[in-house]
Amino acid sequence: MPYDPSEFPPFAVTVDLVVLTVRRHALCALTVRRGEDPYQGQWALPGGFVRADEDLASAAARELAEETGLRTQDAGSWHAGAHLEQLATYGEPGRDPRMRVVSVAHLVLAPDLPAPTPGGDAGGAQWKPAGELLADTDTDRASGERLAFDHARILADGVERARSKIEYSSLAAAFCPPEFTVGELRRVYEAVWGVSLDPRNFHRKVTGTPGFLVPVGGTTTRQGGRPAQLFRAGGATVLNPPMLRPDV
Amino acid sequence: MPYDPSEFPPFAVTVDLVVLTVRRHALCALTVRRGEDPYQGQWALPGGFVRADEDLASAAARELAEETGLRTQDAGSWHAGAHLEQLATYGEPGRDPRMRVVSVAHLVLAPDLPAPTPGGDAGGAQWKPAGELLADTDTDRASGERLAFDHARILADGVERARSKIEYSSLAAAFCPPEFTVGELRRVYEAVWGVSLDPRNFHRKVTGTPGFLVPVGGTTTRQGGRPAQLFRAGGATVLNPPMLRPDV
DNA sequence: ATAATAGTGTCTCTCAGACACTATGAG
DNA sequence: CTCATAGTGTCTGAGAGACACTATTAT
Repeated sequence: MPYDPSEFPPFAVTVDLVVLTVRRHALCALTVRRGEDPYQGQWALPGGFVRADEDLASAAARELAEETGLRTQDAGSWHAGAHLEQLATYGEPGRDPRMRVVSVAHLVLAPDLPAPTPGGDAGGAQWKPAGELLADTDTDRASGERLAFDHARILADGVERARSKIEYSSLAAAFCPPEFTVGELRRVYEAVWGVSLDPRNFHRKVTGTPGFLVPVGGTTTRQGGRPAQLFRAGGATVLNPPMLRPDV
Repeated sequence: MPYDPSEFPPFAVTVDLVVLTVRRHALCALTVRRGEDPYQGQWALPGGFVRADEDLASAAARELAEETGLRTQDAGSWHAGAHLEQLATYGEPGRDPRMRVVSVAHLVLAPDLPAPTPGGDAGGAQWKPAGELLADTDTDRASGERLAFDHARILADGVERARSKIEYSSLAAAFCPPEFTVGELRRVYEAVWGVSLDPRNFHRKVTGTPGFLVPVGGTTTRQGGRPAQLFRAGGATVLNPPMLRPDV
């Protein structure tokens, strides 16, 4: 019999954040060091409790701002706004040893921040390569390097979501600054997918997809070589045809 | 500061189910009639509280079995097992007028059941065409036909998930009985997408996709016309290349 | 000059879509 | 016979991948 709220087990509800960016040609995730037990001293995903009067997405955006200073613009102006979406919910009974915690994980795709270590109120926050965080625990991972709770699983789900989403949506631009070149966008795809892409075919593909890229007029030479045209993200959210991941 | 469980707002956690099937060439969702306030007498999605020692997916499977008798086989033998996956989590503060309820919605894809009305302990359970349930509230929908709470939104998200998932996965077979014909599978695609597909191209495509269909030897004439080969779902979960939805 | 990246042109092969045609049942 | 569905063959056009070639900067 659904919905008899007079009697229900007590749950704590939190949001956890998988914040991804591309730094030095590698997909990186934001981690914070835990200051208390359990898992004291280990790295974990940022997150916190949902407040009594707060939407889930608002709680995620608030935690993100607290930890990184990043703002998310869900609607309208894109300027350096990170993309935020709900990822999945994790509620296995034993996942927090202290009590029953249901965590609604969110995925954030952010451009590379100027500050290497975001200044949050949490002790230490640090970008770490996703590949390192997800390396098999069977191999030589030191236990201090493994993520607390079930956060490795959550991170793996977030990375997989990001990998597949940039195939058929224009979200790869969320990893880029407001204005970017085709080469920078290609390096995002290469870092997230872990592959090499042909620069010429990639250029033809993305510039030929309507609504993906809007030329903004200027050029830049920050990558060296011939100056490249600058673009900003176009209005298209879904790419048709999609970008194709090699050798899948 | 994440994770200080000593002090947290009280939440109720429920699972809601979007159970979809294809009946008489239409995508249908399972609805139950509410016996109590709020929204008494209106239709709603099946669901219920997560128990204190219960996983989210287990709670969803339990509710599904209670309402429909359907079993889900997550691992191994497919036989008439419905597909169950987590859909999304809805936790807007005002979504249940009585208290703060966070609902983890799950999506179930099931073959057409022999019993038109599944016998659950809930009052009336009924398959209703998804198109009717999702018709614009601005038009001539009687208010008694609208789904309770935010369930119309949840259903819409579930339908959209199903529509996109059958593109790149073999999940359309979850709508079919254990053995089915290419024509029956095509009618699933046509019902879920709401389009017409060329039978000849569809046949060539699905039989040519490795791992999608496994011939099982027999033939059937239950659709009339020339006897059709029977297939069962193959081991492939992800389709490459994907099925293409027309005119997107 | 060389090295590096940006961008265009062209070829080929695969595949989606359109549709003619044959096969095999029910009435 | 007609009608319905199953299944195959063939053509065409779009596009992905491979790669030759040119363009424009820095050193």
